[in-house]
Amino acid sequence: MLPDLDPLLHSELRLKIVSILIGVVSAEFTHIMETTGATRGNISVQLKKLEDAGYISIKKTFGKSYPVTTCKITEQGRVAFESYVESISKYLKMGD
Amino acid sequence: MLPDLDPLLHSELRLKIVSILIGVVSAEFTHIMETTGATRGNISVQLKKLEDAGYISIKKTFGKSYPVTTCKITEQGRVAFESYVESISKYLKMGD
DNA sequence: TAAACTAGTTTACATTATAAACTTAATTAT
DNA sequence: ATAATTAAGTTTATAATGTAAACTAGTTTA
Repeated sequence: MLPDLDPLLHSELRLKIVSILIGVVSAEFTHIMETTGATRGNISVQLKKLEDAGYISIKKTFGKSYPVTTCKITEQGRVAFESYVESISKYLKMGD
Repeated sequence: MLPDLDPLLHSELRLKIVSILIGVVSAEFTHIMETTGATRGNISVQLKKLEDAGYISIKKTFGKSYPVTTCKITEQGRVAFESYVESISKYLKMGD
């Protein structure tokens, strides 16, 4: 009846991350950290999971003095997010 | 920026349960089990958590031959659900 | 009365999320 | 020049959560 929810997206922090990335071209690790309020460790782990799933791409460069990790949502990630939105909408009694 | 999500509702199975209960006067344990596809044990645990939180009320009666557990959403549960919907909508880029 | 069924709970295990501790490198102070 | 501090991330250990297997209690049927 109610569709299953993609467990990768149905996680508060990962959903926050993807929700941020959906609206921008790309975002840096630090920006994600600041806007989510999560710890570095937690962000790091969740970014890797999203990357492993192919939902985001991560590019590591070296800025002025420190490493800079830049994240971008992939097409696959965008599709997965849209599908998640559609699924959970049914739980929320929207779009029926 | 993005609001935190009520961890009690942000759980696939519990959200399924509440989503079912939101739309009906009451529902029996067995009905919840059938429509969610979850195991009895899992349902039992999650119902108790929702009850402990005051989100649902549980009434145990004895039907023809077997015990019957009837669940109902409470006013508190309804409010919490509505608040959850509002919060997660922001993640989903709805209602902005 | 013993086997099989119904409804539900408890408990033990598996998965997941989180944060503390660690690594590496650059900057600042002494 | 080197010791302390700060920045950006990663690893790993712990805490929390979800799930299902095993168990309890009562009922029907053979």
